[in-house]
Amino acid sequence: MNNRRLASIRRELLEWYRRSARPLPWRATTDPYAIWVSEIMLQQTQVATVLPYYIRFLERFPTIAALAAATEEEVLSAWSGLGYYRRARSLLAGARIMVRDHGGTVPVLVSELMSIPGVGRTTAGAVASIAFHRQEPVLDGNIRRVLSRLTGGRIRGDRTAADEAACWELATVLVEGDEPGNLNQALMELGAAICASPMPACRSCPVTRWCEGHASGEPGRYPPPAKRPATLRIQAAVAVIRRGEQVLLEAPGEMSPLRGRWDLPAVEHESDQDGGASLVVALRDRHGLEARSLTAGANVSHGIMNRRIRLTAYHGTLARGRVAGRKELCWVEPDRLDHVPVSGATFKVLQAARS
DNA sequence: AACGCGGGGGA
DNA sequence: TCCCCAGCGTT
Repeated sequence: MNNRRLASIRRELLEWYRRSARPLPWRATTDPYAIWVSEIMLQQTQVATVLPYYIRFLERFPTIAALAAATEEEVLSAWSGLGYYRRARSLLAGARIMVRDHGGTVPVLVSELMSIPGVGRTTAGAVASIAFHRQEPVLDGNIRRVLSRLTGGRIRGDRTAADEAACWELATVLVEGDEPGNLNQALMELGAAICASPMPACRSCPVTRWCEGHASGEPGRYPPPAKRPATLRIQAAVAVIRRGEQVLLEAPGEMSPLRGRWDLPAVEHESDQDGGASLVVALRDRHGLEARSLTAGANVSHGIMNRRIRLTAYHGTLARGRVAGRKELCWVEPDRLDHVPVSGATFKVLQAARS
């Protein structure tokens, strides 16, 4: 790509970004900590979803020191509902490393940033350019698509090693100039809002004049769709065991189809098996608990990655067995769920059971 | 209910 | 390079 074209693309992107950028809280801040948190939250997750979590998270953990001093339980419950929970654990571990090794600050260099858990090349480039105004490239799914279309498929965006190298190279050249942070944000925003997949809104795009994909008449052809594993269908039974206002939660082990920090006790079963009976056996084997008169209630469907879990709730009480003093079991009031990190599946079943 | 999406990390 | 992650939003 020649220099004149590159300069034009940079200029138009920056102008478009200034004109149309949404007033988002992480754009109004210069705090590298807040920018780091926002970039981790924005991994795999859209802006509208992140917004309330970001505000709440920074109120609860306003500084690196405050986050580093928190417990995993506190951080996970602040993350509850956002998904991909490894990110929350990485954030906590990262804050502690920053306190220990970086004087309680966010490191400036990409190489240092990449040694922080949960920060790869993409997030490191975003933090370095946005928080520290360094000329560092970013390559995420949005930018990959934009570059593939800009080059009319010369960059294929197919994620092969050679093509990824070409992507990074173009992203590196594009970010040259006085506003690397804004340029990277403009590229990401363009990919999310305009140069969308599969049908780009070329009429609203600031760089159609320099876009070979647009010139070809079929910008939607790039990049090729990623191949995904087939969806697995799983049938499971979940126990809603009550004691007064409280319900029983377990820390799910290998045998549970759910993988939250805390979840309703659950068991996967074949579709021709009785879910309630499977549940009784599982409660006995796992915890030595005897459930009484389980009756089937609401059905809930929950997707995790390529798995589709159909959950049937079974309501009952406990006939025998101790919960007090057991690390893997607890009683919780459903109204207090904002202090307990549970999976989306458990949250949905309890919502359904309420009505 | 099916489909589209996609960063980091470990094997 | 492949596979996994306490998934999510849109269609």
